[in-house]
Amino acid sequence: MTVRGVVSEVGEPKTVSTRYGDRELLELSLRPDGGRGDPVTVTLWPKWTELAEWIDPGMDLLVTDPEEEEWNGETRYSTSKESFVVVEPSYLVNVTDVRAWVQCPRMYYLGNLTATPLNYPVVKGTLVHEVFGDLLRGRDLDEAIEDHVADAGLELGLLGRTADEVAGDVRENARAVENWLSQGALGQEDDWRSERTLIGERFGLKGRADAIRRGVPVELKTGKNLKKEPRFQDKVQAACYALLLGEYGDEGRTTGVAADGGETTAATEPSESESDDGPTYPDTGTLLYTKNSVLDRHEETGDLSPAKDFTIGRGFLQYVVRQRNQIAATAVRGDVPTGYESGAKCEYCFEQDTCMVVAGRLDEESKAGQIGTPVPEEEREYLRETFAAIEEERRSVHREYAKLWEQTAEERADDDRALIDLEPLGQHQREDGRWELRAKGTDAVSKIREGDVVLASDGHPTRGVAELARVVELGRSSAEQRSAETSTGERSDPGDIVVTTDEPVDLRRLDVYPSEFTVDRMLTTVHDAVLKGSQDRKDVLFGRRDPAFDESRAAGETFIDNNAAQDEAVRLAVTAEDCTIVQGPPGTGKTYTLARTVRELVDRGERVLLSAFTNRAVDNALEALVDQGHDDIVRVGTESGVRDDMLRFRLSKRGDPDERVAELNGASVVAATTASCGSRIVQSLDFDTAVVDEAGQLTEPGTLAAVNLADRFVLVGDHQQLPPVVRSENELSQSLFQRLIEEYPDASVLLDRQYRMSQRIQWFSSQEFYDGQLRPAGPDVAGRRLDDLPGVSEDALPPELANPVSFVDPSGHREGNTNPVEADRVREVVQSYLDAGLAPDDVGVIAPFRAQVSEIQRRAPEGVAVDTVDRFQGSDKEVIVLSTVATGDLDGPIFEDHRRMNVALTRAKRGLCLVGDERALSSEPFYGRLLEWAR
DNA sequence: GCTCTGCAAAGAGGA
Repeated sequence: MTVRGVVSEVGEPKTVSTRYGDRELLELSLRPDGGRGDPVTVTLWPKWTELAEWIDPGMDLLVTDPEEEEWNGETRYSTSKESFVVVEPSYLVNVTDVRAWVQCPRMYYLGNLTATPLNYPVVKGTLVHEVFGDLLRGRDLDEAIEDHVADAGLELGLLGRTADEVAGDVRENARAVENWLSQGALGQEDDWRSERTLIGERFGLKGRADAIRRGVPVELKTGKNLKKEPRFQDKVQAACYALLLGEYGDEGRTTGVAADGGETTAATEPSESESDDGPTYPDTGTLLYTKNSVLDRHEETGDLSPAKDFTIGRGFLQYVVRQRNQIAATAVRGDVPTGYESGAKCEYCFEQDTCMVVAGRLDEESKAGQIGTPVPEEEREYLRETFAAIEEERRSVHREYAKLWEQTAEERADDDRALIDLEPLGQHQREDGRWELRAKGTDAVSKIREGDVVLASDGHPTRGVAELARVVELGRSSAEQRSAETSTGERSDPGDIVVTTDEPVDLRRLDVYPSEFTVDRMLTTVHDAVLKGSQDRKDVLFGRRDPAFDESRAAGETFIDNNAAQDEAVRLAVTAEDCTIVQGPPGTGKTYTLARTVRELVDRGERVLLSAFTNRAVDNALEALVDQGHDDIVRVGTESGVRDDMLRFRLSKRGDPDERVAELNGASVVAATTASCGSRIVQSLDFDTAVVDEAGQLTEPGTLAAVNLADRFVLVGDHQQLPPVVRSENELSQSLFQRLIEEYPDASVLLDRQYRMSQRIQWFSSQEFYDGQLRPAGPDVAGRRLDDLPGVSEDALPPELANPVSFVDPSGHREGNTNPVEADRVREVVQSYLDAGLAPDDVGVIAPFRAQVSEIQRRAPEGVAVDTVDRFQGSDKEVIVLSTVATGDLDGPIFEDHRRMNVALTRAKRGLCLVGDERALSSEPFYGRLLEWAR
């Protein structure tokens, strides 16, 4: 039994006499049903009364196991001995953040603000954890060590370590664990499982437990601890996992893996721990200190085991929840911790210097004190606003987590966030100890792609047996399948779905796993830009000085013949002291110009970082660079992210440390997505110039991730095309590209000659988005016709498609985000083009909604590309058919941003057909003008 | 009410 509601009133703590003596209490009013219900009174008893200083009206509060009493006909609640009070349960606090917070709240704050730099103890710690997991999965120790050390080759090289030295270090730590494991296995039957991802709805916690042994959380620490007790913060961490395991209610349901890697069975008995008394929590936790070797006996006990068990009582769990509450309340309020919240002693703290410097630069109150002078107020203001926007974005990610338990499987499948009702085809353990799970492929659409990290479960991602998994194969998409059917004439099955996990699961469902990765990186990037950025750079970013140019560096030189704007773009980039902004509308040779710029900079001896938001954009830019004869390139990225033909440049992180470092440092061009620019490896590099493509699609923090690493930068993009993708509506939705192009027109250039669209097609876009400045590069482009294509006859087209730009109204009806009648008509239109001689590959269909895309895909002839606007950006077709779906009116946010329409219309070279409802399109001036132009 | 790409995450330590 729980009470949950929005806090409407917080009373003053007061002391009352009870039969147990004087006790403090705090009265609150909660409005159930998300604030819509009638207020109920809840009395908090010690120690929950401390919440008085943490909570505000408007916050969401949950009280478990309350006592209920009637009071003048009104039901009142109060906390019982068993109760937990949870502030903002939907705010998912990381377990490691709770660990940091109990050491010192500012340590938690600084940890989120500053990225962990590359250092040996951390890399070694990670290696020992990986080897530990392998041991539990039955892998040979030496083999595991060799494998993981090799995997860390690049990082170890950057740290100046040799593989042998590190392997020795890791072996020393891992042996202690191995010995201890073998002792346990001799005595009794052990029930182990390795790393487990836990997401808790009730306590608003998430984290990854190193291991679970007979239901007890086990944490591995690669340090030494000769005291009798585990370190306090380590106990807190283990207790968090105990809370989560209790909530999952499956202490007895760990999958049994024998330590020798033998026969494995997934125990599936239903859990019985969720009894009338509510969940039960593990009452013990285990800490493994791997540096406690046989020689180091405990000072107090003489014990020589690396393992320390400790008791987890109800009171300790409640303490841990209170700490979690403080974090959630601080985050929701947007407060900056001072360090006074706890009794931490600054003089012993490793972070003391950082803490004081940050406090000094940002003029924050800090228990440790401040060093240095504050940065200008406008910069602090910028940080405050950006932090708030990023935290808002974080809340949106948390809402995605909440959907894991709020939505039914069917709802999630409809939302494209899950593949459900999969048919398991088996599981087998790979040589490295991890598991490969297989299920029958499905036609269902989802956001899940190969290479993604997902939750694999036997039915429910948080209530059933679930594992964090990586998608290896997703079977064939329905389109590919259909083409296989037509060519062989018989029905073929979609390929299997294959994922890898740490432990086996009956693979019945896959869920999108929301990640705070991007928001975490944004936070550290913005912080770096303000606190570590040079004065020169910040003067430009904060509008205190115009960007400077040294024209003598390119005097009398021509870089690109017969295109003055492109030539000017290269000239600006080459002569820039600070930055250059290049706006490249559709088809204007933006990528060519970018590659020419990179080549010129490299020829002048510069080291260049080439970046963009998407892997596709990075690889496109690289392709253009290779086409111009430059291939001294290193591509940083995941194997599944990098396009096949660019894999030859991909930097492997595995191998000999010195060789890997030499490869990274040797190349004049390093290419990576902006997300990868935030990685420890790329962060350890520096560049003369950063060139960022598709910069109009990047948030300011995203752009800064690349820009921070170089002395100068060039942003290439178009703010009249798609804006950044963010979940929340705030400062993050405007790109740095747009801000700078508006602020510094003299540092900018517009590529105004386009090589793609016929005059007729480009007209609307040019008028609406580029003040009429966008023009065809020459008469050949302007006069492009379908007739010019071999085998194509315009005369063969039906009259309504006879013009290069046409409009067709199929009189359909919007049903949700689809319009089946319109989809039928789109198919007919496409068929007409094919009948007129166009190759399927030359025709593209664009729709605003993914639902309509799949509706059309089902009908479209083989080989015709059908996709959303967003996914069509950057490519083109001879003919584009655009399905607008809406009927009656243009209700919906997707129609509000006209830039999306700009992208859709400008994919076409010679033919464009608008398929939609006349009435809907006439309902809004912009679309009205579009309609007039099209018919 | 939409569009959607990136990312393993958690990893050490002292008086």
